[in-house]
Amino acid sequence: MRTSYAEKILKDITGDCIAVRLRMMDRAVTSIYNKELRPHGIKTTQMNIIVAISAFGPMEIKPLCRVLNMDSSTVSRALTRIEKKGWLKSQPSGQGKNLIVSSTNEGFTLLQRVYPDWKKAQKKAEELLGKETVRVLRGAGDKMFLEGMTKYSL
Amino acid sequence: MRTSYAEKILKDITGDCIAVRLRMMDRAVTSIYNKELRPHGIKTTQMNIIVAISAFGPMEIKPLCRVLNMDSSTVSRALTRIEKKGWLKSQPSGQGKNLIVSSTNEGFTLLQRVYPDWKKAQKKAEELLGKETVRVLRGAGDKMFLEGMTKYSL
DNA sequence: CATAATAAATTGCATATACATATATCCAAT
DNA sequence: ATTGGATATATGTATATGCAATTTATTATG
Repeated sequence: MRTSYAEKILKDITGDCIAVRLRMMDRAVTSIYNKELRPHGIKTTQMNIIVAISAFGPMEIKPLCRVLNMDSSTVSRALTRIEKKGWLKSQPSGQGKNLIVSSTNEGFTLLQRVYPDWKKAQKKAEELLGKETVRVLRGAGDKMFLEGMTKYSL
Repeated sequence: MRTSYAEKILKDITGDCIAVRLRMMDRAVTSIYNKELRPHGIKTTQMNIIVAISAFGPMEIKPLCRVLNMDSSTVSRALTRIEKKGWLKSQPSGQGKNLIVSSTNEGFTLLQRVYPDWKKAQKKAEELLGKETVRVLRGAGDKMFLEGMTKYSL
């Protein structure tokens, strides 16, 4: 059943597919960070959310989703867990169903505790990927962040 | 409280973190592929597994995990779903608990049906990321992929 | 031969992810 | 004022993910 057309397809996909490479890389890198963060009882996704809120100041969920390119349902559930730990808090904004999510002292102290281990993870990730890859990745990530991903996300 | 040290940490992480950028990118790209693959009732991860098995031929789960850089429990569960759909099959290898996973005709025909839509996704992903990023990503991904293969010397 | 060490695959658990749908709230048109 | 959008958030369902512990089968060792 393996025609030469099937062979061509397989060669094309294995040789070119961006998705599989990006996912492999993401699994490898996320794993590095999660291992370093583990003693602090937090993982990459939650840390990213806390950092975003802490850096940009109190904001609603929708903009947060846009910044991180995450689905609102994913963020909603993550926030439930993060708030239960006391690292963030949210309150009605007065506008419709909207919430304002903001950082807490516990959140700030967590970041300070985590910081050295985050640094270690950064170093390991850079070693794994190589300087060139990291540079390009950073550029593309920043571009994505700046442009907002509205046309592709959702 | 937000000391200048906390400010420095936030600036450092938001400005440099590789994990958050890679994850953002992965969510965006995976989303592109999943949207195109949706009519075929399959998603990126499962497709990657089927392609790997089809391209390299029958293999055990452990090497498959190494090649794709996935945890064996993740693969185990994915295989259950894929086999239920008839796209792959597995049988005892005769060596301990080991299984040999191999492709099926249904799997091959699926890949042929999916191929044009995978192409579309590729194109969209390239447009999103830009040629330079794709090139570097591909290089880094291939390196990681090769390491996974050589470690198990298939 | 029995048992311990080993190794692969699976299962339990928790989080991450996103689509579809439901809910809640405001605002505009009637 | 009531109804009908419009929007933000939450919930239902299913897959993806990985660590820890368990099962299963082989092999080594006493």
